[in-house]
Amino acid sequence: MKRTTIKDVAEAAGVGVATVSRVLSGGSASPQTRERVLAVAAQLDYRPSALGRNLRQRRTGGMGLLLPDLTDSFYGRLAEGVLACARSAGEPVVLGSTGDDPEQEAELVGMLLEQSVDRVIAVPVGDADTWDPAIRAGMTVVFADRLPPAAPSATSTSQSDLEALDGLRPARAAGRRLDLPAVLADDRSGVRTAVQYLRGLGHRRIAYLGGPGHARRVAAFREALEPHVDEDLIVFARGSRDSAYAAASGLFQSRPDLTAVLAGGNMLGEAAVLAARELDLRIPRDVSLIMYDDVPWAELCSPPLTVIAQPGQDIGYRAAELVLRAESRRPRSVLLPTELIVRGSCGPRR
Amino acid sequence: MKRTTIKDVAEAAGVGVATVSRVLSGGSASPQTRERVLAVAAQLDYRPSALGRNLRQRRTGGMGLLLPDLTDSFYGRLAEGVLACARSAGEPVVLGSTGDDPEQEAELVGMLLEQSVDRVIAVPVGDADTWDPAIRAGMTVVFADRLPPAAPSATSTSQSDLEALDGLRPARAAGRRLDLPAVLADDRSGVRTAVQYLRGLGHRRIAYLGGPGHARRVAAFREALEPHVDEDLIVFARGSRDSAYAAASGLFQSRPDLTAVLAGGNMLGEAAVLAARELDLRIPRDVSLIMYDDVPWAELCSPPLTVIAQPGQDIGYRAAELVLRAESRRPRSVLLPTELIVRGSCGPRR
DNA sequence: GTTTACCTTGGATACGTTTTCATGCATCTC
DNA sequence: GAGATGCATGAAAACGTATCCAAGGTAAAC
Repeated sequence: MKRTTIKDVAEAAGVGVATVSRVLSGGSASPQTRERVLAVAAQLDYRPSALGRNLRQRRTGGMGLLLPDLTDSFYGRLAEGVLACARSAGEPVVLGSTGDDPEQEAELVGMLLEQSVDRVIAVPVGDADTWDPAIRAGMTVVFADRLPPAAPSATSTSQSDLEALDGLRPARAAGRRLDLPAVLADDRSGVRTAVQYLRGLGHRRIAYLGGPGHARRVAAFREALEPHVDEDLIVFARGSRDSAYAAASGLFQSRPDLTAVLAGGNMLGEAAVLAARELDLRIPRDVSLIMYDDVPWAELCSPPLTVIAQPGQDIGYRAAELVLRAESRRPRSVLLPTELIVRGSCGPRR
Repeated sequence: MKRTTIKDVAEAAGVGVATVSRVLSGGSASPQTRERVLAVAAQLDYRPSALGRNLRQRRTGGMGLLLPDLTDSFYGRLAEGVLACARSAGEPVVLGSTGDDPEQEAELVGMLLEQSVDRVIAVPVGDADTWDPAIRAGMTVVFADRLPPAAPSATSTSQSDLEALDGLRPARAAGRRLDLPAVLADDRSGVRTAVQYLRGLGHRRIAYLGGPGHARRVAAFREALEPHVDEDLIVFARGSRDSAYAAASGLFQSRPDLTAVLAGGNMLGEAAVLAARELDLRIPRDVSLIMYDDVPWAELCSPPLTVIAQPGQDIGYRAAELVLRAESRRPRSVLLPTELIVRGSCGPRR
C-alpha cells in the first residue's frame, strides 16, 4: 500500500505540486484553488511526509531532550513540561538519557547531529568544551536545571562558578565564551533560604549532600555559610541511587557531629533518610534534613520532609519555549523561583 | 558552513558514492578500497545524514514511545529500559506523553505516522479500533504494561477480557483480531498472590482502587475473589493525582466497612495513604494496603508499604527488543513475573 | 584456451518535499 | 493604447542517501 504523496494530490486537484505545497504551508493561492486543493487533500487523507520536508530543509523539526535519569521524578516533571510545549507546537521530541555520564551525553549529541535535530534542550553533564562542537554545528541549545561546568582548562574555576551564580552569564569555557541560554531554578535564593532557616534553628554544622552538576548549588551553599565553611561537610555522590546512599552513609559516619543536612536532590534526600534510619539517627531529633525538590512522597514520609520546591514542569516548558522561539528572538536566560516548604524534618539543634 | 556529504567523501577517496555507501553500510567492497574510504571518512569527520537515508528508505529509524505520564516513576523506569535498549542499538527514540487520553494518543500516533516512525512501543489508552489505522499503515507496534481495551462495539467484553488474561491472545477488536505483541507483567499471578495474602490475614471486604487501563488487573481481581465479588468495592480513577485522591477518599467514605485495599498503581497507593490519613484511618490497624509497583519511597513511608513489584525497566527493555527485532522474528508476547514484597502496611483484620 | 561465474565498482535513479524562477494573465498607470 | 506592476501558477532543481543495473575484471571450471 503506497502512501499518498503531494503528487497524488496535485494530480487529483488538477494543479501542480508547487501549488499544493504552497496551499498547505500557508503560501499565497487563489481562493478557489486553495479550496479545491484542501478538499482533495482531505478526501485523500493526505499527510505531508516529514521525511521529504526535512531533507529539503536540511533539518529535522522538533527538538532533542537530554536528561540524566527519568527515574528521578524531578526530571520526569521537567520532561512533561517539555512535552506539553512540544505538543502544543505539534513538534516531535527525541529523548535521550545520559545517566549523568559525559561520554553518553556526547554520544547522544552525536546521534542528534546525525538526525539533524538542531534544537536541543539539555540538563548538561559535560564540560563547556563538550558542548562547543554542537554549537559550532549550528545547534540551538537551551540548558535546563543546570549549566555545564567550566572546562577543566579554565584558569579560574571558582571565578566562573561565581559568575555563573546569577544565571545570566551562563557558561564560560577556557577563554571561549559559550553564553548559551538556560532555564534554571534560583538556587542562590533557594539554598540561602534553606541555610538561613537551619541557622535560625541553631544549626552550625550543616552538610551539603550533592550530586553531579551541583556546582551552582554548592557555590550558593558556600556563600550562604561564609565565612564558616567546613569543606568536609560538602560531599558528592554520582548519579546512581547506590552512590547516593553510600555518600549519605559515609557522611553521617565520618561526621557524627553534624546536625543538619541539605540534600541537593530527591534521590539524595531519599538516601539520607535511609542512611539515617540505618544508623539509628532520628529525624529531626538527631539530625535535621532539607531536601531539594518537592516530590509527592515527601509528605508521606515520616516525618514529612521539609523541602525546597522547584517548578520542574515550568522549567521544562519554558526551556521548550525558548528553544522553539530561538529563530525569532534571541533567547535570554530565565531564573525561576523556588520555595521552602516547611514540614517536619527540621528541628532545633540538640 | 556546509555539511560534508557522501559525495565529498567519494571525491576525496577517488571512488563513487555507491562504493562509499556500501562500505559504510557494511556492504561488500575490496579490502583496500574499504580501508581508504574509511580513512577518508574519518579524516573528514563524515557522519551520514539520517535525513537522506530516511527519505531513501521511506522510513525513519528508531522508535516511538508513548507513555501515559512521566511523572509516574513506574513509567520513568519503563522509559529508561526502552532508552537503554535503543542506545545499545544506536537508535533514536521519539517520546510522547498521552496523559491517559485517547485523543492525545491518536494525535501522537498521527505525529509518528507523519514522521514515518514505523516502530512504536506504547502503553495504550485507546481502543483496539484506535490502533487499527496505525497497524494498517504498516507500523510495528508493541504494547507495554497494558493491552488496549476491546473496542466498544465488541459483542462480548468479558469474553475478550478473560482471553486477554493470559497475555498471549493480546487484543481482539470487534470481530477484527489485532493480535499484537505485548510485554506485560503477570497481573493474574500478582493480583492473586496479593489477594490470597490479604485473605490469609482474615480480610474479606477487599477493595480495588484502579486507574485507566486496568482491565486485566480488575479481571484478575474478580477472578481471585470469586464468587464473593462486591462490585462497589471496585473503584476507578482517571490518570491524575487529584482524581486518584478523590477516588480513594470516596471509597473510604462510602464503604467504611472495607478492611483492605489493593491500589493498582503507585499514584493510587499514594492517594490511598493520603486519603486514609485525612480520614484518620490508621494503616495497617484500620485498613490494610497493598500497592502495585515497588517505588523507592515505599520503604520510606510509614508504615513501609507492602507492594507488588513489577520489573518496569525490564518491561521497557524487552519491548524495545521486540520492536527492533520485529523484522527478523515475528515477535511473541512476553509475560514477566511480579513479586509480592511484604513490608508493614498489612495487618490482620480487626 | 575458452567459457562461466563471481566480485567489485560507479553511474543513474528515486525517495517527497520546498523553493526558485520564468511564464502567463489581469489589472493599473500614464 | 502601451507599458508597468502584480499575482497565480507550474516546471524544475535541489536536499543526501541507498540501491538497481550494467560493465569490467579476475578467478575458477572444463
